[in-house]
Amino acid sequence: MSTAATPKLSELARAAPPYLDGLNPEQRKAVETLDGPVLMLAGAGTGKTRALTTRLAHILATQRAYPSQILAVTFTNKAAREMRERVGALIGAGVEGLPWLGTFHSVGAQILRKRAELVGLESNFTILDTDDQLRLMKQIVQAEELDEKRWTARHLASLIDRWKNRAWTPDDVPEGESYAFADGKGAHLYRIYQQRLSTLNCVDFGDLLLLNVRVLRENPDVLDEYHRKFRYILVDEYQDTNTAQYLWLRLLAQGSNNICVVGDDDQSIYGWRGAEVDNILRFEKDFPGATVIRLERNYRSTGHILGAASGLIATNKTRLGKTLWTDGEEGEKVEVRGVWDGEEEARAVASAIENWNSKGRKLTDVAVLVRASWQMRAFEERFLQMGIPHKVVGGPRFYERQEIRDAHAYLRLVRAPDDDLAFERIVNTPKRGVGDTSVRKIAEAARRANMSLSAAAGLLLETDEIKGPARAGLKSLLADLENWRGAAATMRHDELAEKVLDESGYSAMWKADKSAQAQGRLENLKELIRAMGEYGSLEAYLEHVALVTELDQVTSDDEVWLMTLHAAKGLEFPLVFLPGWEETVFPSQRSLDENGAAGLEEERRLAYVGLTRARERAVILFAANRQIYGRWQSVLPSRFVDELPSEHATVASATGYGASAEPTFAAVTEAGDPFRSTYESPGWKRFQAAQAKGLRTPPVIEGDGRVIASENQDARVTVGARVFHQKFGYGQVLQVDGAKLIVDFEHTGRKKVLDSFVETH
DNA sequence: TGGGGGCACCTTTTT
DNA sequence: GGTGCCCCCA
Repeated sequence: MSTAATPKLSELARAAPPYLDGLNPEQRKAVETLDGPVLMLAGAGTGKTRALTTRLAHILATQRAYPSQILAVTFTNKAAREMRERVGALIGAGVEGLPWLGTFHSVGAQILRKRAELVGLESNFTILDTDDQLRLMKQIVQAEELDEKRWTARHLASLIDRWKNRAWTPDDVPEGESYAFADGKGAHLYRIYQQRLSTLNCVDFGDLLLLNVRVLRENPDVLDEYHRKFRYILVDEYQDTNTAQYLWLRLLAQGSNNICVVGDDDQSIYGWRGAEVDNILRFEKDFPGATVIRLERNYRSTGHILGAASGLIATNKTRLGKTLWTDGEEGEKVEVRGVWDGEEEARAVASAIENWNSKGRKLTDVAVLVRASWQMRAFEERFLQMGIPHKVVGGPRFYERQEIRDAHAYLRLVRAPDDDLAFERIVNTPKRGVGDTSVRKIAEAARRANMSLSAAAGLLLETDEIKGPARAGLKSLLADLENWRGAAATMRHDELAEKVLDESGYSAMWKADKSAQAQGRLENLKELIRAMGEYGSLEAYLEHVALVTELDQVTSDDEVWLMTLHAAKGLEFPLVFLPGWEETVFPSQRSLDENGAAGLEEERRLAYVGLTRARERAVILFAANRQIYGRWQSVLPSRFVDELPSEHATVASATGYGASAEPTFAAVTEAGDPFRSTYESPGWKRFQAAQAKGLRTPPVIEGDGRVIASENQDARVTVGARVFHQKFGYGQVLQVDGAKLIVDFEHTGRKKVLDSFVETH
């Protein structure tokens, strides 16, 4: 948070208030209803951010509160930043001094650092990233001697996360829930985990809120202080709050009873991480006398896009229901396009983008929104091939990359010698001969003497328990650390980082690596040092990276946006592509499996969010075949395609699937009738079932004067057919056994059992 | 101790 | 297709 001086109210008052101009009556009401709780139900594209930021500006401009008396929380750093900028633009300078505008987690961390002692922490506690969390859990699972395969650390982590989202401490976990892990040991492991965190002076993400709630509940004087402090509370994306966030807000809002929340139940897409749509549905009960304001006038999309989106979301049963309207143009109908496979999908999108671009429209007006990040790769490859500039938003996270985490671990260890997680991470990276056996010895010694790993390592070196290369490696590491700690006192932290990476041999390790990624990793390390320079101290930098997942990249370049649907929330684009609308992909099979009807509704909201990002034009695509985990599968169009009202959506490619002439994957039968085969793959069965139901299906492709049964692995092949496999080359089918093929490969001279195969050129 | 080969499992979305 | 894990050998 900024430390800039708080502006004088008189300065703010002088700012002219033309900011109210151009607001519609509902928005204006949302800005000017300042005497009690307000619930703003704001549909997509109805100007809710504008209403919210204007409200904040209005409070300041009318001198109702000092900037430091306003608590404004968002979910993402991006949203917080945007709010700050927009308030600044509305009323001029002074917003730097909004110290309590931030994400739930950053504000939570801010409060917790001040009150850490109340929950048994020191104020310089470390915020763990998910990687550290998993290591810790793994250790705990191991220590409890559980079957690590059956009860994975990942599983435990997600359970504990869920419990924390619900604001449950280990004592609150109901017995039934506890049985979700290791036959009833769930709560026990949760308790051990919390003890470990506390010993290490660490918190995880969930703690930032959960411990806040504890502080406020258990210390009336502290709560009272914040009651007096926060005269106005503003909350963005209220439909995404989880129970812990809700309790936190409710505690804080008891003081002024002046809380304004904005949200849209139709855009609740974070149920999987604990969001409770109920929070928004219940708001009027929680805050009696609340004013409810509905923003239903959409300023963003054309009539057809809005109509298609509204028609789709109307299928959902659990919703408050809104009627969005626009008096803008009807525009074009939403275009639905069937393609053969993922590659054709990427080709189709790329050429449509070129077409758009050739008409003088900007690339930065175009977004490709996918359900899951693995879908991005096909687009990236195609864009690269065609030279279409693009940016991937929320791709592999900078601060979560291995090399960045390793570098952080070194720095954490320089700063705090007893950071065991950091020690463990880098003790043998780069390799210095300290293997598992040595690490285990150190850990045992540490446990016996109740000290940190690095202290125990120091002690062990005075005995002869560790010998050979391990001894030398450990010795030089400890000496280096001491040396760096000395240097830290006088050096700038970014220079120190460079020194550490150099002298530890870490940079050298990647320089010696000749693989393609190593170069990128070195560049990332350089970028890291550059980024560190932007912060005043190592502490400030580390706090930033713990709470922010992205490196700020302010690219105003003319580039196509490529991102997930989740990442696209809050954004808008003239042209939006929505690929992968196929059953199992979107709606995601996993979501359906895990959450049934509720999961499906959330998927549908995601589709709604996607469509409503578009201003002028939306194109939906679905493929007939898709490669998932490297396996080809026949897939059916998403049910969402059928739910689009036909008066607002149209199937654009008359040929449906297979419009492209480029061959993809195929089983070519050399001789005989391909349909005589007994090979029945799951995909082939789905294909037949779809045909029986009269659904559109992939065509049977003809080529080279012969019938190719189908253009994917789900072709039917006969014994004796010559087939081609991407990895093993050409071979001959020896035997067909249910869904498996036994193939004799020419190059390797080996027989192989396959359940996925074959490709022609 | 470390590296290579074989193998199971897998991936939604994120502060 | 990619990764992480286990086992075996130098």
